[in-house]
Amino acid sequence: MIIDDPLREALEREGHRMTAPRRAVWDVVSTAERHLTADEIAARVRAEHPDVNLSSVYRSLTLFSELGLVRESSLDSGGPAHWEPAHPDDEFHLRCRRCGKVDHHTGDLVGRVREHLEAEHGWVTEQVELLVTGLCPDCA
Amino acid sequence: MIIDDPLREALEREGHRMTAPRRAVWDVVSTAERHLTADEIAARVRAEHPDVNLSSVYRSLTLFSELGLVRESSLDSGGPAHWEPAHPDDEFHLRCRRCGKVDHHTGDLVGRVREHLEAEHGWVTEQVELLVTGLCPDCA
DNA sequence: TTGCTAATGCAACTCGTTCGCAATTGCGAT
DNA sequence: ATCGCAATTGCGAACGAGTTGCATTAGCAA
Repeated sequence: MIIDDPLREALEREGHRMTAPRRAVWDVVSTAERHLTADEIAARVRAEHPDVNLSSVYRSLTLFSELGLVRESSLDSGGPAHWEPAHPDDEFHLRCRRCGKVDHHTGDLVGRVREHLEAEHGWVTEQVELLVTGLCPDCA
Repeated sequence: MIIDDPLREALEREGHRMTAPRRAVWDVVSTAERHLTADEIAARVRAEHPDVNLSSVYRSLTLFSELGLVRESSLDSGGPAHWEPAHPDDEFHLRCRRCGKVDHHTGDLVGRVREHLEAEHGWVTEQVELLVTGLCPDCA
C-alpha cells in the first residue's frame, strides 16, 4: 500500500490526469542519484516505456515544476537544463569545476538573506538560488 | 587623455587586438544602465557602427568574460543570456518577480559562505552566484 | 610600408526546447 | 461496466539562441 504519493496528490489537487508518462518521469526524477537533463530522463523512462516521447518528458517536467514537485536548474548556461526534485530553498548547490560533481549543502545562510532583505530593504524574498563553484575536497 | 582603459589593458595583456567592434561592445556593456542581451548590445552597437555583426558581439562577449571584464548571467533559464560588467562576487542579484527589475546588493553573506565551506567542508570556493527572486519595495 | 595572423562578416548549421495537430486515453458521468 | 469528451500524447516541424567554417579585412610588429 502506497502511503505517500506526492505526484498523485499534486495532480488531483489541480485537476490533472495521472498518466503512464507522468508516472514514469516522476519515478525517474524522484529517485535519481543526481540532476538529470531532459534527454537523460527520457532515456531512463524509455527503459520501461519505450514509446514515451521527449516532448512529453518536457511537458511533464514543466507541469511538475508548476506543481512545485521539481525544480529546473540551469547550472551551466548554454548547455541543457538539469532537473531535480524540489527541495527547500535553504539548500544550495556546490559544483566542482574539475570533476563536475554537484553536491547539495544546507545552511542557515539562505534564511539570513531572507531576514536581512525583508527587515532592512523592504524586499519580499520568495526564492533564493545559491550556486557555489569551486573545487571539491577530492579535487582540491 | 584616457587615464584608465581596462579594455585596452586586458587585451594587450593577453595579446589580443583592439578593434572597433570590441571597443563598441565594451562601451555599450560598461555604460549600460541594466543587464543587456547579446541582441540588445548588438542593436546599441549598430547605432554607431552599423556593420558590426551579431557573431562578433558574441565573440567579443565570450572573450571579455575570459578576460574577466564581463560576466554572463542566465537569470531566466530558457531565455537569452544577459551580460553585465564584471563585479566582485560579494555582490548579488535581486530580481523582482512582478516588474522584472534587477537590483544589485552587497553583503558579507558571500564571504561567509566562502569561509564556512573552506573551514568546515574542505571546498575551495572560486565563484559564488546568488540570485534572490521576490518582490521589490515598489511592488510588494 | 609590408606581411602575417587575428578578427570580422556572412550564412549555414547545431541543439535544446516548444508547438500544432491528429490520434489516444484517463476518468467522471451515466 | 461503458460512454463521451476533454486532457494528454506522439510525431514532426518550427523556433531561437548561440556557434562555426570560410573567404575577406584589418591590426600591429618589424
